Amino acid sequence: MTPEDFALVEPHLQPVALPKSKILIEPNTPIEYVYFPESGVASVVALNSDKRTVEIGIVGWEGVVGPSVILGVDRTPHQSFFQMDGAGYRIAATHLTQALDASRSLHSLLLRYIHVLTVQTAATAMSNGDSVLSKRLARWLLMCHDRVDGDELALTHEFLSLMLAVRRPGVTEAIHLLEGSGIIKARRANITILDRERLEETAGDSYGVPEAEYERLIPELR
Amino acid sequence: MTPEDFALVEPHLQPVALPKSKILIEPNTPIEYVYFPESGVASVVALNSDKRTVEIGIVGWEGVVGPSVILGVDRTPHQSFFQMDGAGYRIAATHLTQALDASRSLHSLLLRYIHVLTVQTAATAMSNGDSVLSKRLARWLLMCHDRVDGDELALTHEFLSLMLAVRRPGVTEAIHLLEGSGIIKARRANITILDRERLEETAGDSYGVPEAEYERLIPELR
DNA sequence: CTGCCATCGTATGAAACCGTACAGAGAGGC
DNA sequence: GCCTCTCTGTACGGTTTCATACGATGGCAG
Repeated sequence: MTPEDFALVEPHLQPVALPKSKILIEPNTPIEYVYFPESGVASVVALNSDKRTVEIGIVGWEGVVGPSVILGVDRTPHQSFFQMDGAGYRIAATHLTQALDASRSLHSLLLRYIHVLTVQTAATAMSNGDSVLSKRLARWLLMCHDRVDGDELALTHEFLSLMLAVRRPGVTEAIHLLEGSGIIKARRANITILDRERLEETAGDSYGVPEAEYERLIPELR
Repeated sequence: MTPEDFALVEPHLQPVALPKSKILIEPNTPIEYVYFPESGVASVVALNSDKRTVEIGIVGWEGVVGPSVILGVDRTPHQSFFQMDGAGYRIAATHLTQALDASRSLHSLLLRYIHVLTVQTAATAMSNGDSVLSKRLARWLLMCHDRVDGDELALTHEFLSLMLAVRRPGVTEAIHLLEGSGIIKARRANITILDRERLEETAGDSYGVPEAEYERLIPELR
């Protein structure tokens, strides 16, 4: 991001704490603020009428929560919430819209990020079509690992089952599979990545395409 | 679309035939033309390294093939091809980009369509997570029905199995299920929708969310 | 009419996942 | 130390899909 573009938004940025399970975007409700996480991880989910959630995207320091605003849309059917403690900045949707109108380069940068998000969602669709759970789990752990410091992820099986839209014991089994190969170490409410390379092998090509698009298109978000 | 915006792109529109299985966008290749179908249906698919395809979007007269250009991105990892004969217009990516730079309202309209596409892809991800094939098939048939004239769809089981990323006999079984309830009539390489209402019931809430977003955000594309 | 090829129907055993239930193991409060 | 709550491990039968194979059928070409 150029210094000029940053100067455009900087006065409107408000630092915010982003604790676990804080809801950032409510579905079908006008979006007040757009969030730029500095740390932690957010999830974007679609909700069934049965209140069952399916994760469709994951966002960390590299991205933006509330991207619909960048597209000029005031609300979205999806929900966004924080799943791992962090902090960051927020900006009022109206201020961001003004900044986008003022700077073509800023708009362009954020639109390229939208493209990356689209590719990520498509990869999620592909991954969900593939029924092997351990593969989907591997992909999810990798995406999470990309967005945190260190190799430890504070996650329960219950939470993973919600994200992957499978039953909880299924997650337990899949974790044992990865743990049995020495790829991860599982402790109570905690998973440690031991061998990232083999985790990527396990995920196969369900992981990597969106990440490559990000590298190609986003020089440095800030 | 306002007459002024239409005047901006009109000189650059070229009519094109869009026969079945014509590839419109090659993956990871600079996009030369963006397509506006008038009839027929296009599919956007992601490709595995195994060459297996998973459909992530479907586009007809209501939309645009090659939306990445609208986001200022020159290529995409996805492939787009025509799956049912039709016709439409194309415009060189460079000309469209110029028109977008010239008209904020045109850009805004197309960005809102991008949002709808994103929601559609998310719905695909959700639908794929749900394992019941007949439900996924119902959703797919509905989306196709929305984009063609009449109630007949020229489709083979083989093709559907590629789109839904399942095996071909699975499609046969799912079709029999719907046919047994009198919802559709299946003939060789042809499916006729008999009872759209019950088809929507079968699809459940995997169908409808993107369609509602379209209604809400796109007054009339042309 | 006959042959051919795309398309569809069906079978079979294996694998993955589902919903549910319940017992065992950490971790913190008191 | 002990209680309680959350989290994890395991079990069960049932359902759905998987991969693969092969036979039947429809429709067009010659």
